[in-house]
Amino acid sequence: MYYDLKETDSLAHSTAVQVSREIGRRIVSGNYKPGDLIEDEMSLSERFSVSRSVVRDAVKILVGKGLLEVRRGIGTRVQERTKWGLLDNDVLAWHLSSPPDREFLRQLMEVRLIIEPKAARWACEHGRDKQLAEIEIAQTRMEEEQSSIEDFVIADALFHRAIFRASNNEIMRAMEGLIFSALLSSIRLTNKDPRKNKESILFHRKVADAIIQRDADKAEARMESLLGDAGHRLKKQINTPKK
Amino acid sequence: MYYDLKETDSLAHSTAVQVSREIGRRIVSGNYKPGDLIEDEMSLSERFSVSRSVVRDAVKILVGKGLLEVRRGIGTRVQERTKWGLLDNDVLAWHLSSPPDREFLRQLMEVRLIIEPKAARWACEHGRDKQLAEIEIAQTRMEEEQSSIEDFVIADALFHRAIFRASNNEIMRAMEGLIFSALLSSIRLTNKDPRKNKESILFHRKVADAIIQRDADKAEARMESLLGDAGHRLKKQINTPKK
DNA sequence: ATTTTTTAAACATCATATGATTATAATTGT
DNA sequence: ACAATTATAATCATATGATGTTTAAAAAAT
Repeated sequence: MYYDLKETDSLAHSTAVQVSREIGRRIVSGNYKPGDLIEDEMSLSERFSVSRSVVRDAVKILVGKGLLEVRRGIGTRVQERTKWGLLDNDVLAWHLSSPPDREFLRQLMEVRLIIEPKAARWACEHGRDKQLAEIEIAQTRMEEEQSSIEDFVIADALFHRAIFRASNNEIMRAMEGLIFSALLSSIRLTNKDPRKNKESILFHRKVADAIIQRDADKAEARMESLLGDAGHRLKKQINTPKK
Repeated sequence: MYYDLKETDSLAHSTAVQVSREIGRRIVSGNYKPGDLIEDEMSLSERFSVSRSVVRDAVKILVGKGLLEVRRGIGTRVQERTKWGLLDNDVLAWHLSSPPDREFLRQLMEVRLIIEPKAARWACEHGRDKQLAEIEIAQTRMEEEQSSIEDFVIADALFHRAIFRASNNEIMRAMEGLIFSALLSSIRLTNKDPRKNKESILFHRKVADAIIQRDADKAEARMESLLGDAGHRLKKQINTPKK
């Protein structure tokens, strides 16, 4: 419930989108399980106090994201996880309002570890000056952010996002959502104040510097270190059951 | 119009999904441009000979994929490309019914080149025996396929998909659609009979063997060669304007 | 026990009406 | 003339009710 940034910002107001978010969260959080039939349109419209039209709009959104399958005469059922559009920004965001899933997070980090170093490289090779400046801005903001944990993590995410954007690869850009999901999940899971970790900020500084200097090799290597370090600390935290 | 595999297979019948595909294609193919207002619900419902409800369902699907933004009082406008869920399987598939975009394809290959070698590695490390068997099956099918170009390319795609699946990483799996899009686009662009390329089949054979033997290092390296080779030939083709 | 028929549940589509929001045009005040 | 205000038309949002189609399951017939 805490971290509720982005998501389909356009139209975050419309009731249909709200309902789709509500249902989407229940699906992602395992409240509705794959294969399950969810309630019929009438029940849903009563439960959310909206008309059937709204329910249908909401369901259509989720069908588009691969979370639901509707068959007339049968009902609406939750798709198998393999059908889900896991890279959809909303779907990723919904993961944040569910109990953090360690295995999912591990896989997320695994992918980040191969994606982001290349993003850093491409930022050096194809990034426009203005885009690199954005990276520096995000870095500074992260170094200076002391007010809240949340703001710090968001600054962190913006840093990584700036790199994705500077890579000037559309496919890469489409993965931006991964970062927010991974970072916020990781914070919630480890429950540690990331501002305390001066070492991490140093890692970021080094990456930023390399990119600004357009030293692709260095940037790639340093991003690997950064993520490797984060992943390592994360793993330690995770494998040590908190209580 | 040729290559029309997968897409939201569930419910490919419902009119709403058909209409969403039609509009989606127009957007992806640049027929409707980002920032443009598309026709209002009434006109669309007349154009497609369906009711407004169906149009609204269709539009909702596209809103969910980030292609459209609806604002009451204004209309429905096409989102900026950066908002698109480019990794959505439908969106990728719609690219296939548009004139191939060289730059998009280049970026796709760029990403494949960093993703797939790791997928091959993880297949070795985490793949279940049955999943590896699937890879071998796909490989055999590719070697034996001689009937049509299309079938051959599909066999090729299934080979790569089998590897993604064997990686047992959900995020990775969610990228399956990339393969189909990349392979089919590439064929349409170069307009060359891939069956003729015995060398390519050999590359695939080597990758498959390495994975079956669960030799992660070899698998990763060989997948790099495979994609590097493909990318290289593709580049040559592309940069040589046909006619 | 098997096949056929009927029925009820559920979604698909259509049609219509009303409310809310927005941009634009018309009006008014100065 | 210019600015501020107001009215209007366009467009989507939501609600409601009716009818059609599909499916699964119950009932009936053989």
